[in-house]
This record gives sequence, C-alpha cells and structure tokens, in this order.
Amino acid sequence: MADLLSELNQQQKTAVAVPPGPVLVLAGPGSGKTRVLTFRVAYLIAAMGIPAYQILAVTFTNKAAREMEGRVAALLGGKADGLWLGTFHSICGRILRREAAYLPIDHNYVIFDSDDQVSLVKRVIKEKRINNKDYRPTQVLAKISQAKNDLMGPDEFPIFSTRDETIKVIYKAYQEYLEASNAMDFDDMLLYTARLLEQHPEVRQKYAQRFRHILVDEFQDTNQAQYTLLYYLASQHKNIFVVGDEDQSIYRWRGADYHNVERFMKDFPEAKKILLEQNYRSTQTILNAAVAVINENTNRTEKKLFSDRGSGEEIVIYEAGDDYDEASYVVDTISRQLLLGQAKESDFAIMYRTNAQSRLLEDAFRRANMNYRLVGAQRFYGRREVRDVIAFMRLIYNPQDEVSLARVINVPPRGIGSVTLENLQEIARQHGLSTGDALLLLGSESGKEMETALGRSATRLIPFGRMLADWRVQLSRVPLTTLFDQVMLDTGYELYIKDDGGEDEDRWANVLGLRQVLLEYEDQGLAEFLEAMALVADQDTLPDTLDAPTLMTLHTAKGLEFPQVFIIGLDEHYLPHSRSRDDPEEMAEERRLFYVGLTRAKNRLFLIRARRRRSPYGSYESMQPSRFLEDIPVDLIRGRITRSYEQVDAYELNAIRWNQTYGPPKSSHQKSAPPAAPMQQFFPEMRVSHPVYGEGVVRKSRLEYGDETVEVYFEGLGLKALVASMSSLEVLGD
DNA sequence: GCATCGGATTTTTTT
DNA sequence: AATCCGATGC
Repeated sequence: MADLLSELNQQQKTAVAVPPGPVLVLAGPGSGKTRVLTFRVAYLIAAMGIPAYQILAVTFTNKAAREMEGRVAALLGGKADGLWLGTFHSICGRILRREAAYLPIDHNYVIFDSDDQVSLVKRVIKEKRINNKDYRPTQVLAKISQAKNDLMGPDEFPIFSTRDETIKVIYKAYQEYLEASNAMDFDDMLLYTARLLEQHPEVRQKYAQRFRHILVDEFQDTNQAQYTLLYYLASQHKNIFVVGDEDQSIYRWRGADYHNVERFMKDFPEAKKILLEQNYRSTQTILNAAVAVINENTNRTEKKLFSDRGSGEEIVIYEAGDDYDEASYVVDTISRQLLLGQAKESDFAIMYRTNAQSRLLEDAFRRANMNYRLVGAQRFYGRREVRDVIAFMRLIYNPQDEVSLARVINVPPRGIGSVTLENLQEIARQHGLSTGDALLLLGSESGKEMETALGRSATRLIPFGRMLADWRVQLSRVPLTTLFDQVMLDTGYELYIKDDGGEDEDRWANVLGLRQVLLEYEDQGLAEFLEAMALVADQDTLPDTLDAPTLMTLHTAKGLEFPQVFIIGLDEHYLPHSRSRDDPEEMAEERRLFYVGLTRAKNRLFLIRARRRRSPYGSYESMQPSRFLEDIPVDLIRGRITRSYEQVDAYELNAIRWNQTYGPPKSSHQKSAPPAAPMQQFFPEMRVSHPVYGEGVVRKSRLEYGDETVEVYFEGLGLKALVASMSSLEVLGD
C-alpha cells in the first residue's frame, strides 16, 4: 500500500492512514476531499484488512456516491464487494426495508416525493376544511419538514401561534395518511432510521456492531436526524471518519446545521482533527478572492488555503446593461474562445442563484446555435406522463398508496370524477380499508355488498378494480416490461397521451424512455425501480457525454470543478437573495454559496451583474451590485462596478430624496447609537395586538429608513404590513 | 362529470 | 408570464 499513499501530500496521507477512532477532516475547497475519502476506504480494505461489508460510506448526493464508487473500484480492482456506499436516503432505505417489522408500515412501502407530499397536504387541507389561502401546502410542508429534521413527530410539534396549532393538525393527519398509504416521505426515511436505532437497542447493536468503520462526506450539511443516526451507528466502534467544510455549508434551509461539527467534537472528545489546506484546483488569484469573500463571515475556523498553481489570470467583472445583455455576454465570451481554439465546450460552467435565471441563457445559447447542458430544472421525472406511469407502477406494487390511486384512478378519463372517488374513499373508511384495497375488493367476487352501497358509482369503479387486480397477479408472473406494456394497453394510455394537446409529440417518447429504465430493473425488481425513481434526482440522469457548457445553480455546483466559471446575477436581491436580507445567518449562508461558486473555478472566473433586470413579474427594475463584489480586492479584478442614482430603484430613491429634503430619519431619543441595530421591537412569532385588526402574530419585521416595518398575520384577515410608529401595535405577553 | 373561463398567486436552493 | 384554483355552464 505504500504506492497508494505516495500519490498524496502530507496532510492527505495523515488523514488516509490515521489510526482507527473518530476523525474530523476539515477540508478546504479543492483540497482533495473525495480523494482522501476514497483512499481511506481503499486503505481500510487493502492495508488494514477490514472486510468491505464492515464499512459504511455516506454521501449526500447520488452523484457523489457514484463517483466514490467508481474511484474505490478503480483503486481496488473490484475488491469492494459488500461495501455499503450510498446517500443517506438510500442507506436508510436499505436499513428500513430490512427492519420494517419495527415500523408503522410494512416492507413494501413507497417513497413520496415532494409532489406527492403536496398532493397529500392539499387533500388534508381540503378534508379539514382549512382555509387554503392562508395555509399553502409548500409552506406547511416546510414546517413539517423542519420538525422532522429535528426529530419531532406531530405530537412534539412546537406551538408558538394559532397558526402552528393548525399546522400541527395538518401534520398529524398528513402523517396518518402516509402510514395508511404504506408510504414515507424523504424526511421520514431519516427520522424513522434515527428512531429505530434510538428505541431498539437490539437493532442498534446489530448495525453498530456490523459497521466497524463509518465515513461521511459533506459532514457540515448533516441535520439533526442525520447526526443522530450516525451517532448511533458509530456507538459501538467509534470509528467515524467525517469530512467537511463549514464554509461550504449551504443547506441550512434543509435543516443542515454546521454546528454538528462542534457537536461531533463534544461527543467524541478524543477525535483527531486534520486540516486539508492545499488547494489543487484554483489559481492563487481565484483562491485569494474566495478567501477575501469568506473571511467576512464570523464564527468560523480560519483555514490557511494556499495553491501552488501560480497567480493566473485576473478575475473578470462585467457589468451588463440588462439581463439580456448578461446572457449574450456569456455566450459571446464562450463562443469567441471556442472560435479561437482557446478552450473546449465542456470547460465552461455558468452558475446562478435560482433556476429561473437559466431561461435567458438558454435562449442566448439557442440563438447562437450552441449546445448546452442544463442541470436540474426541466425535470424528466416531473413530467406529467412520467409521473402518471410511475403512479400506475406504484399502485400495483402497493395498492394502499392513496396519492397514486387518486392520481391515476381517472387517467385516462374513465368516468370516475371527484364525487365517485370520494364515495369510494368513504366506503373504504367505513370498512376500515385503504381506498385501493376497497377498489380491489369491489372488483372481486366478494365485493357485492360494497357494490350495492356504492350504487351508480360502482359501475365505473369495478372495471378499474378488476384491472388493478389483474396487474397485481401479473406482477409476480411476467417481466416488468411486459406488465408495463399491459398497463399501457389496458388503459389506452398511448392514445390518450398522443391525443392530448398535440404539440408535444415527445410525450410518448418519454413514456418509452421510462420503459427503457424499467428494463434495466427487470432483474432487480419493482421495489428497487420505484426506490430509484424516488431517490434519483434529475441531475443524475443527464448525459455527461455531451461536450457543452454546463448551466446549473450554485447549489448543484458544489463538489464540481471547471476550468472556466461564470457566475451571473451578482446583484442584490439575487445573490444575496432577497429572502435572506433580514436574517444574518441566512446572509452568511448566501456568502458561503458565493464562496462555493468562486472555488469551482480552476483557471478563469467571470463575475457578471446587470444594471437592470426584468423582474419575474412585469417590467424592468434597477439593480444594485451585490455586496459580495465589494469584498473582492481590486487588484485581483479586471473591470469595474458602478453605483449611480439611475440604478437606485424607485422605492429606495424616494427614501433618498426624503432624506435629502428632511434630513435622515433619526429619532430624537437616540443620539449617537451605533448605526446598526437601533430599536427593533418586533420579532417573528411574537404575539401582538392592533386596535383595529385585533390579535395577530408577527411574521417578519425589519428596520427600514429609520422605522420598523412589521408583517403581521391576523387570523381571518391574512397578512398585513404595518409601520410600527404609525400603527400602535402592542406586544402581548405569553 | 367535464370543459372552459377568469382571477389570483408565485419556489431559492434538493434528497 | 405561467400556472393553479374555483366557479360556471353544458
């Protein structure tokens, strides 16, 4: 194994060959983190003689898992059989299927993705007759997800307002439906596994015993549930090797908590800490800019990143007239280099904060007749026809799946409308059955009683029930694709999808594409197919064979590198995104996001902003350059940014005029208080009372032009934005 | 039960 | 600008 280590630098060697025990590797960007992980796995197996099946390696994304798998296989030449390597969710799925006996659901559960979650929450909201204007499914789900990430079930759901009480009710019903559907959502996979290990010592013992070595990638992005489950898995041998970088923590909104790094050191005080500081990716110029940006964040362990790649070229800053110009600049710059033969297509990546920003870029590429690869966004698995077909398969696999049943029971239309479905659901409830089981029963010999009870609705339902029953019989007898063809034939889906709309001839092609994927799972089975459908994101499905520039969000860019990187939309409200304006923690995360983007670049970096942009709604808006641009030392930059009155948007301009005329808004009491943090009185979740609107709960509050703007939610009235000094709001004690 | 229309509303990031 | 929802009419 000497030659294995000889390819590594000193710090990397130390990490790879570290003696067993807890280890924390803090790895700067481009410092060979994945390399260390894969070499460590290889080292354990080849040098220390650990059997592969006693090793668990966890990543966040499928992409990372696949990459590790490939590299380990290359290092060991296929001696890694039995190694558990996968994403958190796939590992949990594996454990949960084996240990289904301990769960509220059985082993052929299905996984609900975010669309399924939304459908289910909608149904709950409707059934509970809750005002759907005030309770948006995505918002409710965000709260539920947050709770689950913190290992809280419906009963532990924290209540701070009447709104929370309602959400708790929805959460509870939602969870009941999931169980009745023999289903779990993404968060449940983590939650169930963590609970399983916590509450059943015999199960915990089994896995903790088995996994002599645990390795974790992107540790800074773990949430509470993930941390807990790792903690229990490592409880026996304590050989847990985690790799992370606080500065690249960008999933706070998903419950990630980089404090888990500190928690790790507390829980495993004997842990060795290793820093990887040499960057092999970027030029010193790029690295310096990135360091300057990230140094503005407080509360972090400072790393001394260095590169031996030389200073390289200056960073180019381009200020476009508008967003249209921004896109053209990117495409022009790329095509010029291509024309001159200075670069190849796949050298380039273009990154942005939100998916919506890809639109103009795509147009520009198309106009220039150039290929591009778009990661994420237009989702194959999100297409209606694809989801329909998956829903059929899911229903066959697990007839209790309420969401899939509701989705396809009338697709293609077979005369089963909402009333008929509701009747069926009601009958099912009376019999203590799931809707799907009721439907199956209805289609069978013994369904007579139910048939009479349903009356006219039954005539429509019975044929579908029989069909479903038949498919289920087929499931165990014929190959998956044969079953698939049968479903398409029985339902007349081809005709239905081809007829529909007309313009999109690709739709049937998508269905056939899915059939092709199914073919690959012929040997493994439907369960594996469905799990892959749920857990494999779209970005994993893109062909990386196409030689073309890549378009992606900053989030998906993490872990990747490109010779040339464009980051567009470097304007306030875009990056940093406007939604993080009021929360310093979120602002710090925006900065980390930018840092992640900067450090993707190997040789050249282009930072682009636009003086004005078409707002997502309606007309043009003037932009201010991103505050992050100011943090890049000027000597690293070519090009400059400007700020002028013309660019100030109307709202802000009024405030400026006001100040020029009447002097800055300053309350007479506060003399020379520091300019920041003057006197915010209202904070989210506070209960307040208003003379006219009554009692409400503060959603948001911010200081603006010397006053405080408070957004308050009043039951029955909705959200109101109030100016604190004008509205005599009063804070209510608890 | 289904199609159509008009009005309202909007996701930041993803397993 | 595009999508979703609810109401309306057939």
